[in-house]
Amino acid sequence: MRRILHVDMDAFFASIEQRRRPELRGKPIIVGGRGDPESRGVVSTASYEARRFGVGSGMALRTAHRLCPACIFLPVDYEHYAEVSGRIKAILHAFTPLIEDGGIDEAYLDVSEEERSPAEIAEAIKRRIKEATGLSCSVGIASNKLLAKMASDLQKPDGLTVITPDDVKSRIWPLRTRKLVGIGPKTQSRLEERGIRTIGELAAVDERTLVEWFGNAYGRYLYEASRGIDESPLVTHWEPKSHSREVTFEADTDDPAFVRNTLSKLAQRVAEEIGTKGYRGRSVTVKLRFSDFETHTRSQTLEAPSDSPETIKEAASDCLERFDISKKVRLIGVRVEGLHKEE
DNA sequence: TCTGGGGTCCTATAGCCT
DNA sequence: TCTGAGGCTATAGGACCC
Repeated sequence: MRRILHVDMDAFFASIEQRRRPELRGKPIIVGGRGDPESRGVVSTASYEARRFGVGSGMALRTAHRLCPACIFLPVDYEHYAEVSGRIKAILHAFTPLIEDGGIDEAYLDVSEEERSPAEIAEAIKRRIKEATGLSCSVGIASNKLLAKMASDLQKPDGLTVITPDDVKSRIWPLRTRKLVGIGPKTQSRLEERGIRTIGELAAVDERTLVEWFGNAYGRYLYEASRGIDESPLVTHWEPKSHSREVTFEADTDDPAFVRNTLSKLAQRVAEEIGTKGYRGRSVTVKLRFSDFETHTRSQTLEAPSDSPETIKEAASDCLERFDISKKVRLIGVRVEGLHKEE
């Protein structure tokens, strides 16, 4: 049986801000957007003090401000958080090279071949991260990634939770379906329409039925995941498949020149960024979101993979021409897909 | 009234080819 | 030549993750 650790930083962005600005410690703070509760943006991370007011990730900053007028709003300083993240990942690499990066604030470690027990390793990791950064994390230990991740979520903050296959019935099945990795708000409500509210109730549905309801790949995934089954390996190295930049306008716009100009800048930026990293892309996609939040895309395959700003801007501009723009535009974005490293 | 930005993966459909 | 089955690619949209 494998031994997998999931390390998840507690309220990462907010905790970093409270570390570097001691006057913020113990206060309700919200990190998101440009840090202005009057402008468009969402909450990236709320400190535990702010969560008591009902503020949570993904919430509009304006809504968070209404719930908690006393909260302190800070802009996202992504570069700084990435630097802290890098130091934490370096610490983890000292324990094993078998690491899957799970984003800026989490990672999976396969410690199956280590001499020390997973719990000893987890304790040591928590101690080292605390010493080096002053930050706390929660660690889940299980026989696969799925259960390790759910375990790390069971006791937060500063938790250390072990889940064995025998624990699935008692500790996973009572949870709401939304807690299962891969179930978002849409699937949760589709399940509730059928009277399924807990992971245990989901596990009672046979595989054929789930495939009928949700299609082949997702139906099978739900069948296995609800039972705590997950054979997926750790992915220790991966190459990007796409790269994109998008902006939401501070106010919806119907100025075509402004939209075209913004698109050109985004395309220029995406081209430079992939080129700098030595990639070329095969296709270009333009995304528009209108004032009613309807989102549409148009894409075009290039004659040959490219990182040329001119080529990518031209393709993006052609895509934009194919839209019927009769509503105000809220967001515009450019994505380059099919990335390959040039020789 | 609100609903960011940067990704991944899956599904459906349509066209083309064998 | 017609018809159909599949495979493959391009395109558009949707759900989910941090």
